[in-house]
Amino acid sequence: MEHKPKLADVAQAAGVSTATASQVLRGTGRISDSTRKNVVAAAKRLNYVRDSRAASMRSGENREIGFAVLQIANPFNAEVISGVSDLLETEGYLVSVLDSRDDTDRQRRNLEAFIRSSRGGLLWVPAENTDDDTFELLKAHGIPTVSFLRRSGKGRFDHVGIENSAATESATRYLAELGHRHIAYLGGTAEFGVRVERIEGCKKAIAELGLPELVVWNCPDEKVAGLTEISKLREAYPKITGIVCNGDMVAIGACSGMIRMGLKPGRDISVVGFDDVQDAAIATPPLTTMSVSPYQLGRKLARVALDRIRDPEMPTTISLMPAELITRESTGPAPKEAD
Amino acid sequence: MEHKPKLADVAQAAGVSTATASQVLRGTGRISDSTRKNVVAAAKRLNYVRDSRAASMRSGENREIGFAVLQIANPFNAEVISGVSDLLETEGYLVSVLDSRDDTDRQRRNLEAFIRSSRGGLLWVPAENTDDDTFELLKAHGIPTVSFLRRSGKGRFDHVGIENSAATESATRYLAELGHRHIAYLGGTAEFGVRVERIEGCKKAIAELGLPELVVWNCPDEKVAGLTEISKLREAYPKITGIVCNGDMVAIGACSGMIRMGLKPGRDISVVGFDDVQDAAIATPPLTTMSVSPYQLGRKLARVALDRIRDPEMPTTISLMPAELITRESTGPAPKEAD
DNA sequence: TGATATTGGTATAACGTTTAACCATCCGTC
DNA sequence: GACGGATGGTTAAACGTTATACCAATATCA
Repeated sequence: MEHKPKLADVAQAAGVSTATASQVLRGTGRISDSTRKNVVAAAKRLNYVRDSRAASMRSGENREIGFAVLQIANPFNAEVISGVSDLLETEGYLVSVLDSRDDTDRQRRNLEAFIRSSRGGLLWVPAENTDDDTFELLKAHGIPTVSFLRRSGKGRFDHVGIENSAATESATRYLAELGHRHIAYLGGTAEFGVRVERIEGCKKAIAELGLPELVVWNCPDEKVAGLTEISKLREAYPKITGIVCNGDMVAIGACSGMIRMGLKPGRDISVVGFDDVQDAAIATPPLTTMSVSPYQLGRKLARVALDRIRDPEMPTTISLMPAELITRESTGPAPKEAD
Repeated sequence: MEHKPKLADVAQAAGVSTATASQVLRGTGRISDSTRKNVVAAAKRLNYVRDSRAASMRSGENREIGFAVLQIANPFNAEVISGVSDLLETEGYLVSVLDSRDDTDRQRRNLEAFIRSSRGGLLWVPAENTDDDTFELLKAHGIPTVSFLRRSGKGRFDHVGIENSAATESATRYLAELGHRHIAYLGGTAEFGVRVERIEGCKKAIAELGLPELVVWNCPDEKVAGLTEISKLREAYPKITGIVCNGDMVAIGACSGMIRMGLKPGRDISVVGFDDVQDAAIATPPLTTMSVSPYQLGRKLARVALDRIRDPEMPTTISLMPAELITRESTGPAPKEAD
């Protein structure tokens, strides 16, 4: 009770060698039924649990995998995490989440701790401005790694992401069909990764449709920011009637801001979000958004990781999931106004 | 490059024994400056990182600590996590988060994995209906544990929580001062822990003020639930004009629901939330709520854990943080109506 | 000058598993 | 009654660190 029981204690209690005890507990080797039962009983009686550090050191197997995200608070991430752990847990893995807060130092610390403990695998949303060393470090230590959402590292790792460009392109076309001509992209600040791809998609549609140039408005992808920035955007570009947002949070914030300004989302200005988080459906007004099923995205991510772990020699893969337009009430026909 | 470098490789490259290399890298022992530099250089050159499994096995020290929460998506938790990791990271600890989703099986798996890896410590929000065995298991294996928010386990562990009863008592008194006489408690379903304490606080105030009996209305602590349940509550108890909520989420949902019903929060019905999450301030209307500074709560939690790790023999402590009433616009004078 | 610190370092035994290699039995068979 | 093959188990060497104990030098001191 006092002293933490080890395998040797179990073995002794069952009157066998530690090797036998180990084999019983792992279900390997040729052991008679009677001793098998003895050992199991002894283990239970002593409340034995195997020390995974020792086990993984000797066997080279580690069934803990980590998920390094930019911010744990993000509800989108939360749903991805559900998908990831649901799938991995059925395979006997344990998922632990690390929060890098999009800070490279913090991220570096996290990842080094990862390497130190030789975890089984890593799911990773690389922080902004992650330097090449960091990718190299992971690669050199042979940790099975899958990058998520943000693709970088020169194809060193498997990747799971979203078809961002195609998504915003269709969102923009949808706005155009509703008659909107002056369109803005609202939210985010990063000059690489997801956001760039999304902006690209908007620009592509706009170019092909011959609409006026896309207005890009930077701000954090949060409700508060959306709330305050929408009025500034309105002031600077009064002609804008259609907005594609970098995420649902900023979109919801923008809608709230418009209401405070006496405008009606979906009538005066149409807003399209991105992610389809749970709040999107119950926001006022319910948000039109690009849905990517974060839960399914998480499952896919987990599956790719498992494949990589099982066959480390396999060439790296890229999996992009499509996003689907969900129309709700934050979009509507463009107001008839002198253009 | 190919083979993962170990301490022995570093030692060989520097022309010293592994013992010396270890001492240099850990900054212990008496080593001359020249060899010290050699070893450090060799380590850097080989891209060496220590295997923490081996290290922690031998030394008995493990600077990874885990935080097991009920749901990672909860924004309240996210802020707590920030506080926890900010403090622990300065002490060289790594924080990883486990999501039990309030499911005892999942929780059990998580905790067993914890024991297996002999982590440095555990911060733990026990899932509903956690059985005594689980507490005993942790205790028996001597993992430094601090329970958070939900106090249970017969005082086996240190605890950090909120002065729930005092908080809801003052919220109730505040409503009473505004003239509300028929008061309800909305949200949550658990029959133990936090919620029970909060309900107790309301009842205490009501008893002392001689108001009509508290109406307790169960539902999940989520926006959607608040949105739908508020109309049912209104129908069942039309006299209710003051509501104390189990959390901000259900409170915000309830406000949205009222607006949809054509009622005005703060005029027709007053709503008090709990937690003061970031959304509370920017909700429509901005939410009156009990604020507990989740970030500071997280720091406190971390500090208690550190104390416990440093002195395992210390008697267990209980730390309760006060909650402060933040008045915004979801509360107001009771409507003048025939009672 | 001999006794005694001090400095700088090494050899080796842990930590708790897993696993490859080995060794007794016993059983049937020719 | 020697031989091959199951059957059921054990021995001992890893895995990569750290800590204890020890050992050579060299420096210090009375």
